[in-house]
Amino acid sequence: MVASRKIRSGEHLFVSPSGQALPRWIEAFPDADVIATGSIAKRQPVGTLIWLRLEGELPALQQLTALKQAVGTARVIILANQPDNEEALAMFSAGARGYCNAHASAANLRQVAKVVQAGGLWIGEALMQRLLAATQSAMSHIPVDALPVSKATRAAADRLASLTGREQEVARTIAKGASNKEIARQLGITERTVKAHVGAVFQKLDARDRLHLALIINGQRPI
Amino acid sequence: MVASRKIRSGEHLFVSPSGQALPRWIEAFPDADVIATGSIAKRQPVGTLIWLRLEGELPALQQLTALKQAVGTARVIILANQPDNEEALAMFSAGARGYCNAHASAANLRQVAKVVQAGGLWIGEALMQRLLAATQSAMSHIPVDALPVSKATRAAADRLASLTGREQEVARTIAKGASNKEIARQLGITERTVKAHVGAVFQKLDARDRLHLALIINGQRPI
DNA sequence: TCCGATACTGTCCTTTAGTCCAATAGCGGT
DNA sequence: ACCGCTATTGGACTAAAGGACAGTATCGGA
Repeated sequence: MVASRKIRSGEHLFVSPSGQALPRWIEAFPDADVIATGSIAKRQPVGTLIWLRLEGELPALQQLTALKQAVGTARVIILANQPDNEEALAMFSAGARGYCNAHASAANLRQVAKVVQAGGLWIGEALMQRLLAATQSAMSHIPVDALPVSKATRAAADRLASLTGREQEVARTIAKGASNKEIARQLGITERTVKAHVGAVFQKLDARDRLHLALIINGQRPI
Repeated sequence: MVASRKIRSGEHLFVSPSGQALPRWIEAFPDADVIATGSIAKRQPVGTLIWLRLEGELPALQQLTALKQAVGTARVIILANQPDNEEALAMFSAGARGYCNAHASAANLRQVAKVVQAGGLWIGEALMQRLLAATQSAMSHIPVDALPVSKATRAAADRLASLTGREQEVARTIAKGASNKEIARQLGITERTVKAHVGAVFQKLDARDRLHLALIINGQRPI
């Protein structure tokens, strides 16, 4: 059916802070579009590959989540100036489908595109080495968190599990932006009781205030 | 029909405990070889894809490590009877390049082969869902109303642009969880001035408090 | 039955946050 | 010089948040 000839005009969208593309990007995909990071207006055609260059002051995670929020389900590949394993893991946890060097060759970029378009994950050279290295060393006990599920996410999930049912309700509601009074009304309890739950949540999740809590719950802050 | 003609004879080797292949494996790769788990010849052509079916009493990890020791650097794809996320993670830690259902369709198998042969990682449906689910829940606790969200995010981006330089600084710092006092110290200004900026930001972005502002900046909240 | 975990509520109290009322000063454009 | 925008700060005030005590009630297990 539609197996070959996947790479057509308009299927690649490069997103960089400056709105400019590296020459090799264009060399790899001459018909690709290039826009600035902030200016993604509409949903992209189904099947579009979005290449996000990480640069500037904004945290990588924030750039990716903002992008994904804007483009929905489109597959995103991260172009990193200085590839970093930890960052790569975080990106995959945040839904990236690929992670590679921003200065990779055109051939390399096409290879990455091929993999991701076929539904695969491109984890980059360094991370792959790390995976393979794990084979050599510890065969007996394999640390599962050395993988595309970030430690931060795992830790957050663990701590969330340590909350009681009511505490989780309160925590999630706070993460949506609700005030104590609103929570009290929603749950049909006193504001005082809400405060009690909130205090317990702060202690358990090591958050100093509701804003930090929201960042933790929403995956913005590794605990 | 036009699927992939690049897959040639001798490039696929199925390894199963019984030495037998499922019909769909052969349907996917008619010229593939099939052998029993114990009897692997060390010399496999470069580029050979090895499909290892997990079955029997032996621990999955043990089967894979034994196989990898025998065949060296060949890429291994795991065929699991009942795909399990934890097991998948362990397999990748042990150097597997793919993990999918043993009863996947022929088309699916070819897709997996394509990805892995191109140097990618195939992490399977369930694991991919888990990754994406983590993303979704992190970005928004609201069901996937992708369309209105992206539109609203666009509006928020516009409003962000309406902030002055100092206001943007303050807004971004708040979005990271900083208190007014901390912002004042960071920017070398008075807490009173911070409050002034914060107030302006609230008005321009239509946020009622700093938590809502953080949700907006971090792309968690439409307006 | 006692105990621990959970849920709920109370009163004080301190600290932050947020919003009014202002004012001063620099900077660029007309 | 005048005007508009930006950045800065002050004082005073209300509301909310968060902590420090303390107390009651339920429910499931050891």
